[in-house]
Amino acid sequence: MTRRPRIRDVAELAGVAPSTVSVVLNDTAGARVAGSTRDRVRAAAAELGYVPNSFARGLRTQRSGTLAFIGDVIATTPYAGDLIQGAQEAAWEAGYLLILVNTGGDPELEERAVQALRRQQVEGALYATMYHRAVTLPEVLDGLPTVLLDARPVSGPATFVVPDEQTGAEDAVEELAGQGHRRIAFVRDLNDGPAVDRRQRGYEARLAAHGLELDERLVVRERSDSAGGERAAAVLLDAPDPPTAVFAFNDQMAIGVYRAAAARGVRIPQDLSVIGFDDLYVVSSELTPGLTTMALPHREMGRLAARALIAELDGGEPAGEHLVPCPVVRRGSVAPPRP
Amino acid sequence: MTRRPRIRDVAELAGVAPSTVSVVLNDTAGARVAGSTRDRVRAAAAELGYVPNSFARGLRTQRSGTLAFIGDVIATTPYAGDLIQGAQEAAWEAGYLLILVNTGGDPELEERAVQALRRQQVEGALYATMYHRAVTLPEVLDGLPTVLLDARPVSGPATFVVPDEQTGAEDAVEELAGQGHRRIAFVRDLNDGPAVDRRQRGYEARLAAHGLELDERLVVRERSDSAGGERAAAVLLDAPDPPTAVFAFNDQMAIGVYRAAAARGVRIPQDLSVIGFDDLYVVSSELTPGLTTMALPHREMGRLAARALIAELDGGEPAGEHLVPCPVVRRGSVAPPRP
DNA sequence: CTGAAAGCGCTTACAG
DNA sequence: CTGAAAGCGCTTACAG
Repeated sequence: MTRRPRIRDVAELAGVAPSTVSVVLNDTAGARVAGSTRDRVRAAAAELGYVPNSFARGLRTQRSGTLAFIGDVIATTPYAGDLIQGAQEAAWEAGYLLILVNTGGDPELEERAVQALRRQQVEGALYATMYHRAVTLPEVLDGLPTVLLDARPVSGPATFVVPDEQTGAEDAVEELAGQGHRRIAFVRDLNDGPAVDRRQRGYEARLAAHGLELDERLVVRERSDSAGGERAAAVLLDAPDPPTAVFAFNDQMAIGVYRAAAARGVRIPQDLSVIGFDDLYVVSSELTPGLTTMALPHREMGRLAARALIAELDGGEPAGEHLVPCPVVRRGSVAPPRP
Repeated sequence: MTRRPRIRDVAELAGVAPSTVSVVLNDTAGARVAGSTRDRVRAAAAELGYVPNSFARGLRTQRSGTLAFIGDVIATTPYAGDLIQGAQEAAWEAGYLLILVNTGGDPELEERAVQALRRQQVEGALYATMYHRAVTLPEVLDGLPTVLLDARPVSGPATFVVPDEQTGAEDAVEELAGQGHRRIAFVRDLNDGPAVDRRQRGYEARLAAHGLELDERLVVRERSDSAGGERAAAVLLDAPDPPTAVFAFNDQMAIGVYRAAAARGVRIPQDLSVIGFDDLYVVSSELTPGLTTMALPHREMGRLAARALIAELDGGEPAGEHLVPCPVVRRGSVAPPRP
């Protein structure tokens, strides 16, 4: 492995000064260099396979060309890859490289990670959580431009990118009410949270828009996994006046609704329409019938967050809240109610 | 945002020379500095919140403390996150930061990405594919220490980390044969490839170890998705002498086996045992009964690859092939054959 | 036991 | 139109 060529090597080969090489290779604005000189410099650089050293440049320019992606838990959700990929793509398009750190949610590790990132002179950070929740930015991040990704600030101003949960939920209910359903249940998580709260708000808003009264018995709280969805659906289906459609907080719960229906001979979508949320691909596409659901736009959120961060670095104003639409993915679990 | 403190600021506050600060903060071996001086330096650094500038250090030491993770497609597989997380963790533990680049499999983008990474002075690279396949390392990577992750070289020597497909397949067949099954089918991908070839080899080896003859009619090639698995299982179950157990090339195909069985009133596991491969979590755990399958150790592979790379950077010999075991995850789809 | 000096590889005013 | 010089913030022989 021979030594990497330096700017001086290029300069010597081209017969110019290093500063001229710099000016040519960076297309420095306002610099007047003869075309023939430019050609010679470029040829020399190509011949040597010259790649500038970002450290030297960064030391001088005080810019690193890197952004941090700080995530709490990368692996445990199948969406993480999309969030990361979206951010990486947008960063790349703007000439930035992404440095990835996974903190596992450990504050002490997080602090050391941010310090390491500062040492690397990252210009800004994406602070991502793997599902939509409210967070408090760690103090170490003070002074570093930061955008929250799939997270919202517990308090105070911040730029953040989250799914438009409420509109998504409204659209989900519209898929059902638009087909004529009047008794539409909402199977939701036990606990409150930014996602479930807004989905419920959307559910209620859309019912109201259709002139449907909110029946508290049609809103069932359970754990947001398939077993919870199954229990919730059991309660609904065994009631005297069961719903004709179910809006499930997430796809996992929708799986449970499928199971409860199957156990009772209730057919989907003939006897019961079901719509989910998240578009957990491997699940929603493999159910029979395929699950109609609202997609969580992770890749798009990643892209948007990176772009928002870069815009701030370029001197733009912090943008506050970015809501990203959740499009419906129609498969086969919704049909008109039986007459 | 005030200016970040430099080593000179710490030196002035502590009343020493910058070089002394460097020596103290880096615990430079063989340097003799009085304990009281050390304390003063450390206190000054803490007071100012001093974080050394990696660029300046790297320029001097010719080390960056960063590694590259170059992936072809990050998002499209739910495993990618694990691969990345494992690599990131192991890198972090050794004091390295991971820079992530997603090439989408585009050679031109790949070349530019590697150049950008070289500019950033990465010390080595992890070249990852999102499923086990054979690749040719791009030329731009020449001279940069590289470890293949979930990929093997088409030819030539290289350090690479892949799942131990054959042993995994042997263990899968053992789960079935060990329960007394004699007619064990293998539902496999249409095309050859490093993964399927080795899984078939394992299947055949384990059959032989149990004194079972290979019945070519029990090996069915289909597309490796659920529809393909369903077609393959249909052929097997409708045959005059159907198998009592199916080893599916992957979990997606196993889903299809479930469907074909259900359509025929064949119960799993009472009438038919099924074992998959991959442990596509959301799928395998949500089927009824839960799918017994061989887990692909992505996180472990990521960790191992990063460690192998770092070992090489530390002067170790390139290690060649690393096979990572695929443990069985028992759920409920395997039982003894009916007497 | 501690400090002064050189130098890593660039970029950018500035001089000519 | 091009080159010489300074300096970004560190580390590391070396001198004392």
